[in-house]
Amino acid sequence: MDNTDRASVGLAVSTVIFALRSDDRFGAEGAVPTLWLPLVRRIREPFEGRWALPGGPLGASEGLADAARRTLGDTTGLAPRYLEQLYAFGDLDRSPASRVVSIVYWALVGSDEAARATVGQNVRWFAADELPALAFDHNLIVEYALWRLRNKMEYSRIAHALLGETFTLAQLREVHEAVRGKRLDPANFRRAMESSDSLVDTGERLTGTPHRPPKLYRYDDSVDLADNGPLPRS
Amino acid sequence: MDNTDRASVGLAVSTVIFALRSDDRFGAEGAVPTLWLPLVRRIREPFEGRWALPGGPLGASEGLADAARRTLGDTTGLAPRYLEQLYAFGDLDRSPASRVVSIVYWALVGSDEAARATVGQNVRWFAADELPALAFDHNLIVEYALWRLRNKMEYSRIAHALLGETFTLAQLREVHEAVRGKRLDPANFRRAMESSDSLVDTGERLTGTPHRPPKLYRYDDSVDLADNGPLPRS
DNA sequence: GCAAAAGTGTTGCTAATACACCCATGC
DNA sequence: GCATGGGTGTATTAGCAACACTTTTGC
Repeated sequence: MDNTDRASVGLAVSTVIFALRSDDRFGAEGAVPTLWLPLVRRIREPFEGRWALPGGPLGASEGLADAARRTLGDTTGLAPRYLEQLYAFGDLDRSPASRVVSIVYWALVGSDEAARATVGQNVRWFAADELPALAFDHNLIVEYALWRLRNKMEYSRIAHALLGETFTLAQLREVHEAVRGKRLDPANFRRAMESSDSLVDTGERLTGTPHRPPKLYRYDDSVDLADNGPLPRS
Repeated sequence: MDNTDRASVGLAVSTVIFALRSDDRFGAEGAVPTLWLPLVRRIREPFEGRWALPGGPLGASEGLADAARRTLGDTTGLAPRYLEQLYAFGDLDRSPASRVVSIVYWALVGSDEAARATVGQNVRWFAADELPALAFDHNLIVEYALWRLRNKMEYSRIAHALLGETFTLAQLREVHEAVRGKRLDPANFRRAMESSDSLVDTGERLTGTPHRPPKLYRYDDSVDLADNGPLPRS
């Protein structure tokens, strides 16, 4: 437990970012949106060539959430709409040869932002339920992030972060259905959202649909705040 | 972000441990149990003389939860009944002069164990709602741990960890009342616990009371498991 | 018997669900 | 008009809180 010992533990920050994409894997007619996430191909050992979560070592003069945002921007070009700490992973055997503790964040990006993201040889989007074998313990990490997202979706109001600035109730419902994996009654969903007081009617409507034009809503971010307890917002 | 930069971030593990104690601050007749926690006096700068959470630097060859358990034993002599990661704190200004990231755990100890704990010049128990100004950001950390404990008490079954091996329903209810801060209906509390299937009737009863002897229960730890998602148990 | 807490039964309220039905638009 | 999803109303039900009531012990 002397200084030499202490300095030999590396500290990194990684992020699991989710976005919603209209899944066209099964051809045209479905077009049900599902959860996707961007991964980065490792260009050095260990696990060279494998896909991994975006991240990197923590800089000495940046906060933890700042490091998550920075590495996310560096590798994928994404700026998340929602960001929250997930867990610190520090098992002895999670990285061969070296000891690394990873503080992992999870994030949501809007559909507009996700479309803008960098995609290249070393960055690719994967369906969250069809991941290959990832580097380190990153499969477990994604699994845990998915569990937290699904949990939080039920009692919190974060679904809007996967959409654009304004959205219809049907779009918001689609997000819930995609994440929670089951159909929801439109009528009851509407009432649940209205009673939460977190939606603001923009006064506008989405036109061009082959049916009655739905209202467009905006999220009221002055309401919740008190969702992560006494912790200051990142 | 070179190696020099990276090595200058220290990594420590601390723990917030809660125990229930019969509060005799207000004289005899109340004897309502309340939450207490042990703190350690700092014997060097920074914050020399102030009270702080038990903890220490992470050893290169121990897991995070192991480090929490070890430092807890080293300083207070306590072995927790329940242990869970709370949060990683890494703000730039949380420690003057040096940069330290603390991975904080929170824990529960049984009433029997708490009575056995080391108490001395540099270790003392404090009522959770009457803390002095602590070292670093430890006041915030305790506040957050309290929030998590109160939250988890409502949907999880961890209350038994604050008691002994066997307990009566009244004792279990007292734990809930102490943590959640309000009286609970004995009849409804009984049904809620019975329907959770986590209690096992030991067949024995607590005798020596000035009234009908209550049944003694034991906790069935084969049930829950699936409370922290896909994470392996620490 | 009496006090006190253990333990049981019953009622009423609230909130989530299921589903019937009307509304407004594009074609 | 007709099809389609937007949006409203309402009956049913499950779970929970409140509280009356019976049981079993020590004194």
